[in-house]
Amino acid sequence: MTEKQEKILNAALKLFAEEGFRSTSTSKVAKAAGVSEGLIFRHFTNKEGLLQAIIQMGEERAKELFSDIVLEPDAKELLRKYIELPLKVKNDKEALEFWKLQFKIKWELELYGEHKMIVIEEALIRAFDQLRYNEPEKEANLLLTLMDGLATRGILQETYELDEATKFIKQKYKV
Amino acid sequence: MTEKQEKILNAALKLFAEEGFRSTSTSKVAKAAGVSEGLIFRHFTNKEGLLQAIIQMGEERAKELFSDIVLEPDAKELLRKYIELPLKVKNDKEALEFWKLQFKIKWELELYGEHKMIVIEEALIRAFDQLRYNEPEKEANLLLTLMDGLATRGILQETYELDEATKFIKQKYKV
Amino acid sequence: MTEKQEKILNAALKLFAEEGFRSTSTSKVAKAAGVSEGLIFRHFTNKEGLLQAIIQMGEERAKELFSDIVLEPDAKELLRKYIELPLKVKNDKEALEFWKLQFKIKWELELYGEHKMIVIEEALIRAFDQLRYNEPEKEANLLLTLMDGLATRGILQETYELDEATKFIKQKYKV
Amino acid sequence: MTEKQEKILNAALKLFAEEGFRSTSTSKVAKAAGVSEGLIFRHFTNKEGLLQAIIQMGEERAKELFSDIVLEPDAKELLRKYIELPLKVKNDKEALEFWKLQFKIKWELELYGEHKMIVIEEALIRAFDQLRYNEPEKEANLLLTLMDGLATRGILQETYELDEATKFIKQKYKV
DNA sequence: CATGAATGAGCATTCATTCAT
DNA sequence: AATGAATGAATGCTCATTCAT
Repeated sequence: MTEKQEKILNAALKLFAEEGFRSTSTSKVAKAAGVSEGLIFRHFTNKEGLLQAIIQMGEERAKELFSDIVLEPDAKELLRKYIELPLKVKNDKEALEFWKLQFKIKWELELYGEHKMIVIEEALIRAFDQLRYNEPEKEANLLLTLMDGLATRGILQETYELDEATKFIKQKYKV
Repeated sequence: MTEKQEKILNAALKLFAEEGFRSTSTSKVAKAAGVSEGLIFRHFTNKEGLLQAIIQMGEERAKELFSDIVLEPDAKELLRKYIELPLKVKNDKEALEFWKLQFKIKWELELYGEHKMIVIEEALIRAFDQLRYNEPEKEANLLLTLMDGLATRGILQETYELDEATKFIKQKYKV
Repeated sequence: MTEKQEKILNAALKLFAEEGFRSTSTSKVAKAAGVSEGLIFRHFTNKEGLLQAIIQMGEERAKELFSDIVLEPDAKELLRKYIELPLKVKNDKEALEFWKLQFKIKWELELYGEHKMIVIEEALIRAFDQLRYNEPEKEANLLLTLMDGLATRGILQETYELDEATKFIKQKYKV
Repeated sequence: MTEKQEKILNAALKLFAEEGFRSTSTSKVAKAAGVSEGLIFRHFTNKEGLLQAIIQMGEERAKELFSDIVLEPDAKELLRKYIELPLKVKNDKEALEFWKLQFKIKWELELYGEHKMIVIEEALIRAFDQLRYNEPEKEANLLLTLMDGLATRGILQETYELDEATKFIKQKYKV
């Protein structure tokens, strides 16, 4: 990975997250990265390839972010960490960009990256089971759905009070 | 509103919902509507104007959809109706298109249409208040967020079991 | 066929004949025709479509050119007319352009437009038959081949003395 | 001439002959030759230089091919050999590639390589003279032209029966 | 000798928009 | 109201070529 390759990747991530994949032209990316437009294609074949490279980069960062949650042995602590995730992401400029891009792509290209969430889902099920909830699968699913909504609002609705909402949810789950 | 005007609006709604605003060219809309491309601009000034016209059309349909909920006097019944909304929308092909478009636009243009939801929020607050919930505002906000997540998944995740989830949520709220 | 459409066609014919199909950019055609580049695509879909339109135009002109030969009742006169064809073409600036393009395309795209020649071949066979040649088919084929060579040289080899060669061939066939 | 140099030359010959000079990118040549694109420029300065190298290579092979004809002392035998040349070339895969390229370039770049043919022309003149033809120069020129046509068809027209045509021509010249 | 990163100009094509009819 | 010709700017991508290593 050369220096310019990274510059392209970073510029593209930022622009795709801000303005969307289709609305961001390769020439804009090149200009922002301070490289020639042709270089994008030499390294990533085409615009789609550039997106894939960014998504993969995101997957890896997501894995890191998730591993801390999934490996948590204490059920209550696990729930707490998961619920606090959006807040944590929002305060980390770089992570926020990745997350925003994930959501934007979800809607722009209508592809829901399920597999990434399965490991989280299973961890939540185990946690709810441990905490003696009656229907751990449904509880896990509900929480996942709620967090999707929380992330949506946290990203899009400028006035949304994410920490208030987070606190209230933790209270609900007694964590 | 002439016949051709309506044809344009319908074609645009469908295409914008399916493929996104920016990805849909005016020529595609014209072709789908069976009119000349110029006519779009005569009637709606520019592409943005066409989008605004569709959004406004959506607002009106949303109002209709919401009025039934907002005017419901019984608190439990109100919650039930609101929770069942995504399911209802998903089974109505035309309504689904509108809803999908709303979400797509939310993400593509990053504008969260808050004002439309305020009347719903107030109705929910009243309902939770009536049902003696301790923090009716926070409860209303939580439910709104949850429903955002539910709609997201219902639209995007093909495997999502919307009716199961709906049933579970109703159970949680005892409605 | 609007005025600009014709301008495009003429400019393209000239440029394709002079510099070849692939070497001529659509922007060059547009500039030479004095129109916007986009107009080419509105009228002819793509560069290939532009070429097809020109080729078809050429077919029609070729038909005119050939009809005079094919319909000639006198065998000797028919041969004479056919042999003199390259000379006639070379002296008609517009016809020469068409012919040059035909040959260039033959080589650039490796497609030999046989069907256009079949009616000529049949006319030649009849003529040789009438003139009591032993193997009229082979004679027709030979003359066709010779004329291919004559045209090739007449177009490409600047020093080629086309009228001398034509005279000698007529002498050979006693026409 | 290093091994890689030869690989480049062979790959380029094949591609130029198949797809034309302008349509073949240097990157395609490099890939086909299994070398880096830069190496082409180190060895041949630019794309044009690569073409010249191939053409020169062709000249040498043509000389070999022609020497057998030119040095033939018997006039009839000389004619026969020359007339059979296209057939011989067509059956030699490698020679055919060279020949095809020569013709393609002739049309693509509109340069008719006359000098290569002068020695053949002179040999033909001597032969026709020896055989007491009245106008040996014109006869030589006619045969050269005919063979141009024969080669054209032999290469381009898939259905062309080259051996039949060859046989008929030999018959005509009684060789 | 050989590579592969890097460039800038150019390519065919699409786009939103204007305008005369 | 409605059309279809016309435009100019932009788009994703390819090209021949250069250069540091």
